[in-house]
Parts: sequence; structure tokens; C-alpha cells
Amino acid sequence: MPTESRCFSFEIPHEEVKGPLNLIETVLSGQTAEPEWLRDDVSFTNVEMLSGIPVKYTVTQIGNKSKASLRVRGITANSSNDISADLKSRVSRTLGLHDDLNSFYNEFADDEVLSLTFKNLRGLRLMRGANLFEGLICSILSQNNSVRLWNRSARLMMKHYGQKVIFPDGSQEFIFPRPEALANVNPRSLRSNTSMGYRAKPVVTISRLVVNGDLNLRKVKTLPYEDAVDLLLELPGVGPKVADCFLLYGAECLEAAPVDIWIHRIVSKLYFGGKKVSRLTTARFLRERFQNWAGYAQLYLFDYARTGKIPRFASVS
DNA sequence: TCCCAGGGAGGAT
DNA sequence: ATCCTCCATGGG
Repeated sequence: MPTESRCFSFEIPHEEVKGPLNLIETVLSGQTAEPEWLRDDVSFTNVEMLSGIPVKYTVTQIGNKSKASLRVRGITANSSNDISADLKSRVSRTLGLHDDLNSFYNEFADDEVLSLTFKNLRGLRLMRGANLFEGLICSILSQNNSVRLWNRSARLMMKHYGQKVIFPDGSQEFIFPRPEALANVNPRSLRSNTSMGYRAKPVVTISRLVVNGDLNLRKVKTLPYEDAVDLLLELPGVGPKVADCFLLYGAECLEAAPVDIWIHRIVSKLYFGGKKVSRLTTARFLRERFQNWAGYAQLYLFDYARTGKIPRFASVS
């Protein structure tokens, strides 16, 4: 089978992008559904399974934010089937291209805090993970960690425990490990192989729960928000923030609003006049105020706060 | 050397 | 309910 037949290229026209799009801001905004896509100038490359077939593809934005389309080029392994249609809907879902951002901006244009973020972050979209297990593990890796470090651990985990794929162009890539590959590893060796520190033990424990059927993430995804949270909080290494990260980025529950240190600070400072409120109060506030846009509100406030686009508010401590 | 990073668990108040 | 402290690891 000649290499060319496994290559593909297609476009997602701007008519299929609902509102503005900023691909670079979206991919680089530190979302926890999966390891960050590798950047090359204005393009991003991801490797994942699509209906059991390993796919490597590169996404490039064409046009400005207001009239953006996407160019997708890629290559498959082990198959000569045309996967363009499947990948198109996958990319569209992953990048949240169907989310009606203009209606989000309009609905909260009079919110004096959130609307501050709209100008700089216009086109920022919520990314959805392709795999529930991957989303949960990445969310655990992110706890008390930097984006850079948890991504490094995730990449090391892929290299040591993920399926190795050699594409027809000769490149070697690694797929995010399946729970079966992690369930029987020694947490100590996982720790030394990946630098994930004390997070190794819960990663192994949760992998075992998934393998033996005691944890069904597909079922968790179908539960109402409160029930899903209650179930997730029983898991080791999973607290309120990680549970919300999994639900939002992994399980596409858009009312979940993960509260990390940045969200805690900015919401206390700007919505509660500097008064200290608990993280749970913060999360509930975001859910009640923004409802199905709570995840988006959180994403915009987080990026805005973290990247220093607001005046210093570190006085809240 | 200390502090911090998209926190969580266990314990004391 | 709220407030410690510790937990690995690496960057600043």
C-alpha cells in the first residue's frame, strides 16, 4: 500500500464554525482533557485512535478569528479506509466548533467581570477530550502541578506505557496508555518513569478500578451533575477540582466549573469584593450564575487571570 | 533557600 | 464547617 493512499487532507469551512475561533489560544489555554497538542508555528499536531485506527493529524487555522476555517492534514496507520468524515466530526467536537460563542458573549455582555475577558480571548473554545480515561488521568496529573510539568509526565507515560505506532511516513508516535497497561505496574516505577510524584498511586488504583469494572466512566458521564460528583469524590486523588475538570473537559458537562487557585482568587476579588469565600461556594456561584455556560465562564476567567491580563489582584491571600 | 504550580487527604480546632 | 500540614517534582 503506497504511503500516499494513507494521507488525507480536508477543510472545515467557516460556515461550520459557529462564531469566532482562535485556535492558538484554544490549544494553549491549559485545558486538562488530554496532553497539549504539539505546536509548530501556527499548526498543532495530535495523535489518537479513531475507531480503532491510529491517526496523526495537523490542524491549521485559515483566516482571521471572525471568519476562520481549519485545514486538517494527516496520515493513518493500519488502514487504507477514508477516515476524513469521521475525523472531521471528531475535530469539530474536540475544538467545540459548534458552541455558539456569540450568544455566550451577548448573554453576558452586561457582566462587568466576565465581559472584561471577551475582547482578548475572543474565539477561545472549550476542548473536549476524545477519551474518558485519558481525561480523568490528565486531570489527576494536573493537581498541585504546573501545566508544563503535568504535560511532561503525561508524555512520559505515553512513551513508557502507551501503544507505539509507526506511521507510513516513518514517524514513531505513542498513544495515551489504556487502563490495562497501567493497572499492573508498580506505582514506584510509574513514579520514577514519569516524575508524576505522589500522583502515581491514585493513577494505578483508578486504572485497576476501570479494568475490573468497578468504575464505569461511560456511566458516570450519563449521571446528573451532582450524582457524578458524589461518585467521583470517592476516588483516590480526586477532589472537587479534579472531578469538575473531568466532567467539563472529559465528559462534556458544560455546567461544571473547576475552581483552582486562580479562579478562587479572581472570583473572590471581583465578584465578592475581596471577601474570602470557600472553593465550594465559588464553584456553586459559577454554576448558578452561568449555568450551561459555567464551564466557559471558568475557562475565560482562568485564562484571563493566569496570563496576567488583569491588574494585579494578588492582594487576596 | 524559599515559593509556587489549574489540589487532595487526614487530622485538629 | 474551616484551618493546618504533608504530599513529589521541577521552575523561577
